[in-house]
Amino acid sequence: MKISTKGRYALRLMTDLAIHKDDGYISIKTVSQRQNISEKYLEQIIKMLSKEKLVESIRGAQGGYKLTREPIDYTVGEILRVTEGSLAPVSCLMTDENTCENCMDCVTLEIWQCMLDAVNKVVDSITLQYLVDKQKEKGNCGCC
Amino acid sequence: MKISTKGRYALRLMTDLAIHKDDGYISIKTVSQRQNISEKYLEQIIKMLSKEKLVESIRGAQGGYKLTREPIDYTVGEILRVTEGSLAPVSCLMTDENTCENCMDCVTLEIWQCMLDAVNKVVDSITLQYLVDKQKEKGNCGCC
DNA sequence: TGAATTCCTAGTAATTTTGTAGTATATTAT
DNA sequence: ATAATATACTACAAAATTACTAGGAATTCA
Repeated sequence: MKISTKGRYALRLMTDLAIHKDDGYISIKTVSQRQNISEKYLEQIIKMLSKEKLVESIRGAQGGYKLTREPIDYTVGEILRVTEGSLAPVSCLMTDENTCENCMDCVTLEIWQCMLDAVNKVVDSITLQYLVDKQKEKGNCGCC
Repeated sequence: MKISTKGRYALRLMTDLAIHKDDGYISIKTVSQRQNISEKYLEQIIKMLSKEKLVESIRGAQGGYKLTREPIDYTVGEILRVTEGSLAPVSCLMTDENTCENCMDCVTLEIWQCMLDAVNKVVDSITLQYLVDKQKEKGNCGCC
């Protein structure tokens, strides 16, 4: 039942971009150094965010990434879902999977659905702006 | 963010024992056949449940396992936590892990804590008896 | 005594996670 | 033009975890 590094790094990456949102386009190298996360791995993560238009990019020298919206307009939920895939505890609840036909009538599916709803409710209620604000008071340990 | 087969099988195993709770001690072989789950794997799963006194066992011929309490007195939460380990989305929230000292002051830890609380709330509100009742109407597809 | 069963430890195959490596393409500054 | 700096993309690889499998010792009942 774990959130992987992809989701956790994505949150740090987006928070970093949000905090420095007035610095223009920011390179992966810069974020990598500030956050102490592998450059190449970050590249893969931001590619997902870019594909879903959560960030925009410019190539070449002086290029980089920046947010497409204001930090208040992102939720932690959407960032996690883009990078982690669905937060569903079983694959039968993932829209793109081929669910078995009996599933819909299955006892436990109900539980997993409630669980998914509860998790989504939590992460969809927290904005990126909130992370930015808290980050400034509290910091981030880098391990969770 | 997935529940593993261990947790899912444990739920089916416990539900099976609950449904047949008046049949005396039930062997793993029997459950294995009824649920179509590997005998040896089930053995490992029930060992965890046994160690935590969720079931009791008798060895030898005619031996087997049975519940130690009434189905209404188990929650899905405790069954999952015994077999899956903590349902925490990051290891920093697991009591037995050595959390980094900065963690407690970390922005995201707050999110993971809310997520854990929400998940626990869901699974702790569902009893094994509920699964038994629903099972009788609905069935179980075996894949989730 | 023998069959059935739990108990225990170890090993192994498959899958997923967590990266690395290399190259092509685009942009800017000199 | 060219060199330096970036993203974009694909493929591969190491590490960790999950999902079993194998075998045998200990126990109990008939």
